[in-house]
Amino acid sequence: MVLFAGQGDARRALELLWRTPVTREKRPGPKPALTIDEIVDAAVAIADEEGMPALSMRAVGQRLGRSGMSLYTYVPNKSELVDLMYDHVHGELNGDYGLDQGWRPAVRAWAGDLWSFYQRHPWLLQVSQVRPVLGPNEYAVVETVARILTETSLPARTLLRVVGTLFHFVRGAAQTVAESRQAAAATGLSNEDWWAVRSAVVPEVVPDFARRYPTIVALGQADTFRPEEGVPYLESQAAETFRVGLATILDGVEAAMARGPGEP
Amino acid sequence: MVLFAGQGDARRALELLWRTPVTREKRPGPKPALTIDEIVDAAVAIADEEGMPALSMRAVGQRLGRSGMSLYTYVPNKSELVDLMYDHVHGELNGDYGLDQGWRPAVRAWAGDLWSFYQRHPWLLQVSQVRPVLGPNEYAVVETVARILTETSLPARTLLRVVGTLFHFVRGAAQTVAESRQAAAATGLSNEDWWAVRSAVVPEVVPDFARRYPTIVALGQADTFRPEEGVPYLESQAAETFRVGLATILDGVEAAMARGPGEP
DNA sequence: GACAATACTTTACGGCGTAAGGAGATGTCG
DNA sequence: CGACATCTCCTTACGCCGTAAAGTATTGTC
Repeated sequence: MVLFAGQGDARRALELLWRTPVTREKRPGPKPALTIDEIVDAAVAIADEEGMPALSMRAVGQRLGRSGMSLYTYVPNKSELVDLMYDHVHGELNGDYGLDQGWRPAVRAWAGDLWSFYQRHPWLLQVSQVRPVLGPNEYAVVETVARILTETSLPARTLLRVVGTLFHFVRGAAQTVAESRQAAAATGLSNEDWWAVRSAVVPEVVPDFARRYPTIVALGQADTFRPEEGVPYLESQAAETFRVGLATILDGVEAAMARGPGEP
Repeated sequence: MVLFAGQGDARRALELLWRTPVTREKRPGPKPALTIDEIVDAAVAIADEEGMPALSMRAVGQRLGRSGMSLYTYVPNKSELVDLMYDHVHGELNGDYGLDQGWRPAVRAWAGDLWSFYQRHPWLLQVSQVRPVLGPNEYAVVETVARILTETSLPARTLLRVVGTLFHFVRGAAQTVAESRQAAAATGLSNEDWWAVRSAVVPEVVPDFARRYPTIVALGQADTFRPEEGVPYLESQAAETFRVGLATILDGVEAAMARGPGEP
């Protein structure tokens, strides 16, 4: 189930995101005991530690010694809390990437930071991207990669598509790692063990496998990939896909530069 | 919330997927009134029409005139039902792509079919890929793209990474379209309207936007993109990202071919 | 001291996956 | 035929979820 950003009142949501100071002078009633930041921090902690399915209003409240319902005085609903979490953690991506060696190493560094960022906060990959949160930190990340790519002199239109492609790719590759860890945690079975069990059964259930899927079998035999020491197979493989795929895309960008501007 | 494949008994799951004939001779008790295929078809219909959140055991049962619990005599749990749905629909991707004009048009055709396939069944993008379902149709899709890419003569290891990259990219790009439709349906607000409201509010909440994000503003002004007639903005843009991104990746593959085999 | 506004609580509703147990159908045996 | 095992399918129940509604306690202004 994908979560969608920005369902509620637009102004209220944006003022929360940009922390527009709320003038709350002499008004009756008890003082708020919590701040938005405390709530967002608690929610992020839960999502980081236990994953998105464990993130419930009741759980966040409990972590703060409050009932789940009490949060509704700070945040209109859960979906907007997720928006706030989303933008908040994007503040971690504030590196500026020097262009002294050109755009390519800078893009690589940016993508690498994004890659490990998603691994630190895998729940981000379950928040839809279509309706952007429009918070300060999300904009800053786009600004950063766009500034780097300006160096390629690609036309704006193509450049924006390259930005999209990079995000799709990094998110997809990061998802493999994130989900492999989630699956292992959720099922109590490591991916290696899972694969060992399955791959032993497949030949029994499908005796003519090699005849039906000759290319898969041939590639499996010819593959020289071996995981790094101490790193689970799937994660090591995903890291290699990230490296190779990113290089492939950047090679493609160079080809587009060499071709010069034209129809995208 | 991402769904994970294959939590249950491996043999039972695989026999269901590959439809290994169950010898159910003279056994007492009433005859089953349903078949697995009927259940899978009903579940796919719900997911296609109303999206993954609407897919509940009770809903599938209701569509078949049965209680939700009755399905548990056919399928061990919901997660395995999703596996069956996943593999079943992949049977639609059975085209074979001629190589007379080389690998590049064939990959483009394959990716294009995958792209529209995901749009026909957007819920597929919410099923995790880490633990593959290992059904006949899923294998067939991998076999197809692998066979095409064999034409590039890339080493097996690199070729497999390219396959991963293509899947990441196509899934990511397709997700944009799928989620944009889901968001519009779920919120009752078109993406255009949503954007109109937000973008009007941002300058009020963030008066110094242009100073803080100069590259974004400059790119927005220089962008020549205009949506196709009658196609929503976001979808048209996503289609262009798909075209441009795929071309970029394939250019990168050609560059890797030109470089010849080496460390991936 | 009266009153209004606010923070926070408890309770409740309709959804979910599925465990448990029971009803009725259908086969094999004596 | 009757007894019994086995099967499909049903109802009920549990503990989760987001959040609506209503109640209580606290704090300010008049």
